[in-house]
Amino acid sequence: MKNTGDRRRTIYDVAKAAGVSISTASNALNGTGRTNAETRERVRRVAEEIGFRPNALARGLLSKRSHAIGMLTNDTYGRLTLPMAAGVSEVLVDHGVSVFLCATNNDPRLAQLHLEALLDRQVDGIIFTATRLDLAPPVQLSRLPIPVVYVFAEGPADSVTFFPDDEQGARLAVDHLKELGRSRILHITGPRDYLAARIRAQSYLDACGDGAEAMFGEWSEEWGHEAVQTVFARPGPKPDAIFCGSDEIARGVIDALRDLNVEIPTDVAVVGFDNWEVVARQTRPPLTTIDMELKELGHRAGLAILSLSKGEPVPAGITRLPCRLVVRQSCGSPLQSD
Amino acid sequence: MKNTGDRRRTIYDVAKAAGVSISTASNALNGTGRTNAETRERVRRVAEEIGFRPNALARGLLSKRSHAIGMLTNDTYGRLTLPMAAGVSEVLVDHGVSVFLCATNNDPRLAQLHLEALLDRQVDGIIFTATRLDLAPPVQLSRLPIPVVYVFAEGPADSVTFFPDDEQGARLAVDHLKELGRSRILHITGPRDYLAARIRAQSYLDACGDGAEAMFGEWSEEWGHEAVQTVFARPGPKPDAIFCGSDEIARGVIDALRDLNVEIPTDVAVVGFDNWEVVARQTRPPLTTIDMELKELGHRAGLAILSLSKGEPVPAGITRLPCRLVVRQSCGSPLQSD
DNA sequence: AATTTATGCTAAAAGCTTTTAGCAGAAAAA
DNA sequence: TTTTTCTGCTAAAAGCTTTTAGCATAAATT
Repeated sequence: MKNTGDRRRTIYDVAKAAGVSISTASNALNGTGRTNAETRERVRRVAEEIGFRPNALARGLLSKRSHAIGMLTNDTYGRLTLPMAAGVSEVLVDHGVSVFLCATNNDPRLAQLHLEALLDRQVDGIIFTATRLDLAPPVQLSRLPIPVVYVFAEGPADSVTFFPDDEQGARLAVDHLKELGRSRILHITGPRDYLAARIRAQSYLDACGDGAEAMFGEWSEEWGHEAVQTVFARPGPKPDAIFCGSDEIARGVIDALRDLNVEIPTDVAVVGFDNWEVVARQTRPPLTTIDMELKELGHRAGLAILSLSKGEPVPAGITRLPCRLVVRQSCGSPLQSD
Repeated sequence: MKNTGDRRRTIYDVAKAAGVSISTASNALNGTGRTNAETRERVRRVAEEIGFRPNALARGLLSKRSHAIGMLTNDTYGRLTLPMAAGVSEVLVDHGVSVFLCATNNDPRLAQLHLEALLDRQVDGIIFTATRLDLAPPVQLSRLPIPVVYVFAEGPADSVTFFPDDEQGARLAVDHLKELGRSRILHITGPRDYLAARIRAQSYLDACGDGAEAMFGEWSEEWGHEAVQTVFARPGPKPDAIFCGSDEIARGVIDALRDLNVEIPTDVAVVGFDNWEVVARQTRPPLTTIDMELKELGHRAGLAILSLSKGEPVPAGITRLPCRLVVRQSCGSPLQSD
C-alpha cells in the first residue's frame, strides 16, 4: 500500500486510512491538541506506511513561514561562496530549512529579479555575501520585511554581519613567525583599496613595530613574484620572513625565492592567507597559512538568520570570527602531517 | 498607498482597491477569462500601485508546480559546482524558476534529507551534479515522481545527462599541438579509474598513434612534476609537447621543465585541461588549455529540466557539449590577449 | 441525582491563488 | 416580441495543511 507513484499522499489519505478526521490526523502527527496515545500511534504508523509527507507549500502558506531562505552572492567563480553556502545549507538542513542560491553576477537587474523571486516565495530571510568585504550590495536590502544577514560583505551600520577576524588572523601569522625566532618580517599584500588588505596590514604593522613594511599590490602570484625581486634587488638587510596577504601571493613569493636560490624556510619563512588548499598544499614546501573558516562563517550566518526569522533577538553589528593557523612546512615548524 | 510594510498585499487587496471581484482581478492580471480592456488596465495599475506580487506558495499549491528546482551536489570546495549552479540559476531566473542548492558532502544521510526536503517542497525537478563523472549518486534518484537531469555525473542508462565532450576536448588539444608542428606529444594525466581521464587518454592515443604514451597518476602538481622528471631522466628521445589532463598537472609540468632548464614553448609546448583561470593565468608562461564550458553545461541542464517539468520531451541519453581551446602562451602561438 | 470537569474527537475556517460554472444584462438574430 | 448569442463580471471550489471552537461521552465532583 506504499505510494504507487500516481500522486502524493495527503493528510486526507492518512485520515481515511486511519479512520479518523483530518484534524485528528494532524494533531496526532504533530503532537498538538488532545489525542489518545493509541490513536496517535496508529495514525503515525499509517502515515509511515503510506509514505505521507506534508506538503511544504500548504504548510508555508498557512504558517507564513516557508522554512526557506535565500542566499544572494555576486561571486560566480568563487572559492569563497561555495564553502560558505555549504556551511549555511549544512547547518540549516537539520532544522528543515532549505537554501535558494542566487548568483547575481554583480548585475543589478539580476539581483533585483532574484530578490523579488525570493520575496514572492516568502523566504524567511536572506543572507547576502560578496567577494569583497567593502562592496555595497547591488540591490536595496535595507527596508525588507524579512531579516537580512551579511556575511563576508558589508551591510548597513546596525545590521547583523559576520566577517573573518582579519586582525586576529594577521596577528596569528606574525606571532607564529616571531615564536620561530624571525625578526625581520615583510608583508606583501593586495590592493590598498581592499578593506581586508588594510586591516591585515595594520595588524601586522602594530605587531611588528619599527622596520615593518607593508607592500600593497595585486591579489596575484605575479605581484608576489615582483615584490620579492624588488626587495632582494635593493640594498640593505633582507627579510627573514614574509607574511603574504593571500595564498596566491605567497605562491608567487615562493617561486621568486626559489629563483633567487633563497632557501625556504631556512633563509626565509613564508606564511599565506586563505588556506586555499589547492594552492597551499601544492607549493614547495607546502604553505603555512591562515584559514578564514568560511564554512564556520556559513554556520553562524545560517544560525543567525534562523533565530531572526523566529523573532528571536540577535546582537546587531559586526561579529568577527577567529581565523585559524594551519601549519605546514614553509616556516620550518616541526614537520607534521596535515 | 504603497505597501506600508505591515503585511504583504494579496489579490484581495487589489480586488477591493479596483472595485472588482477576486476572480476578475486574477483574470485581469493573468490575461485569462473575459475582461474588459478598461477594467484590465485599471486592475493592473492598482496592483502596481499597491505593490501586489502573487504569493508563490499559494500559486504553487494550486498549480502543483512550485517553479523551483533542486540542485544536488556532492562537491563542497568545488570549482566545478558553482559555475554550473550559476549557469543553471542564470538561465532559469528569467523563467521565474529558482534553485535550491543542496550540498551533500557525499554523505548519504544528508543527501536523503535534502532529497526529502526537495520533494516536500514540490520542486519541479532535480539536477544532480558531482565532481566525478563516474560516481553513483549517494541516494536513490531513479524512481522519483519528478524529472532528474544529470550533469557532470553519471545517471542510469536512459536518463538525461550532460557531459563535457572529453574526447573532442582532447582532440582539440592534440590538433592544436600538431598544427604548431609538434610531433612527439606526451600525455600526463590523473588516475586511470577516472572515466574522464581514460576518455581523454584514449582520444589522445587515437590521434597520435604510434609512439604515443599516456602516463596515469594523480590530479596534482606533484604528479606533473614527478612525471616530467621521470621522462627527462630516462634515455631516448624527449617529447616536444606535453598534453596534461588538468591545469594543476600542467602547472607541475611547467615548474619541472623550468627546473630542468627546458624552454617553454620553444623546446616543449604545454597544454592543460580545465581552464581554471586562477591556475592557467598564473603559470609562466600563461597556459593554453581546454575549457569545459561549465556554465554552458549549467544552461543546458537548466533548460532540460525546465522542458521536462513542463512535460515536453527531451532526448534521453548522454549529450556531450563541446569544449573550447583557450590559447595563451604555453604553445608558442602568436601572442594574443586573452 | 445533578452539576462540573476532563477527554477524545471533529467541523469549519484560514492562508492565497486560479479555475470552473454560471448569472445578469446587452446585443444580435429569429 | 421572443429567443439566442455574446460580454463582463462573480461566487464558489479546489489545492493541503494547521488551528480554533465546540460537541458528545465519560469521569469526577457537589
